[in-house]
Amino acid sequence: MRSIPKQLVDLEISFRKSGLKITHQRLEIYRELSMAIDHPTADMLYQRLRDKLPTISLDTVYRNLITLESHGLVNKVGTTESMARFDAKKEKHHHLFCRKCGMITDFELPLINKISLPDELNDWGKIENTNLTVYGVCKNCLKTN
Amino acid sequence: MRSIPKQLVDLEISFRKSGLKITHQRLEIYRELSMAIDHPTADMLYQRLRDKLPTISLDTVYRNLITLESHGLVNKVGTTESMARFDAKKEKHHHLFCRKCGMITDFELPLINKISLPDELNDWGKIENTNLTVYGVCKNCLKTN
DNA sequence: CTTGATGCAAATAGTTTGCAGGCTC
DNA sequence: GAGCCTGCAAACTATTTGCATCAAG
Repeated sequence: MRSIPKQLVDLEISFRKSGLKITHQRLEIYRELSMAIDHPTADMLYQRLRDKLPTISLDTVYRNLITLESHGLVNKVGTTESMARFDAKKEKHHHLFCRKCGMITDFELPLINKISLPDELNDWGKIENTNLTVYGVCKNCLKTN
Repeated sequence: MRSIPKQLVDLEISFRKSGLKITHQRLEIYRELSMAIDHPTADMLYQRLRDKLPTISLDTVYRNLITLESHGLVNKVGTTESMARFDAKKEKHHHLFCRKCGMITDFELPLINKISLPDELNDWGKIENTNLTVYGVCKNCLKTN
């Protein structure tokens, strides 16, 4: 268990600032997530919460994750996309991802292999590939917005 | 259009080596993907292929993408996961992703901000965040396999 | 001819939504 | 008391699968 982060203490304040009501479910969802170290899925959180909140529903978990994410209190790990996307390139490359239009642009960064990864990674297992994803808003979306 | 990569020429050989039959659909799916620069989804590829192959079905596209991916001829961009995963950490961090068990482990890498990104990225738009994802197989999966 | 590949349709799985009642402020 | 929030059930959407047929080796 990761120690409870400071922001959990201030959570009610954050919720209020964002105009979010402080419901039992919402607090517990956040508490459970902030103590987890394994990047749970919505369903995993749901299962864990049923002890404390036997009547909570899976869609409440989903709705709260979306709400909390839009207020910057929670992160979605991995891709922002719901659909899988592919490429046929064999060369190593990295991605620029526009969070508005979803456009993915490639770029090369040979230097990435020169970065020395933390020692702890050597203990983790076999490393096969390293990908840098840069998130932001592309020029076109900056213009039209 | 990206120029046709050399491996397309050798594709039939690669297919044979992998024990894959060389079907009209499979070749066209790969050809279409290798010439695309926009990381299409399965459905986007399907739409594009209907000109040449009016009878092709969406599930054939899906099946071939999976097959080609498992033979290392195609990459899935973004996450390997079908399910969204979350965390409540506010600090920037990076991920170790085990392609066998799906476990995600965090690590810190403050140096990442010191990396000078290619100049072309300055023209791309507004950069907000940078995430390094390291793919591989975790120690536990190496053992049990 | 043998086996894997295809196309169709139906099934899944994760996620989202409509609605009526409940709880926070 | 007003409006956001919840739980239930049903809808959606991307993806996968069963099955009979077809084509590559």
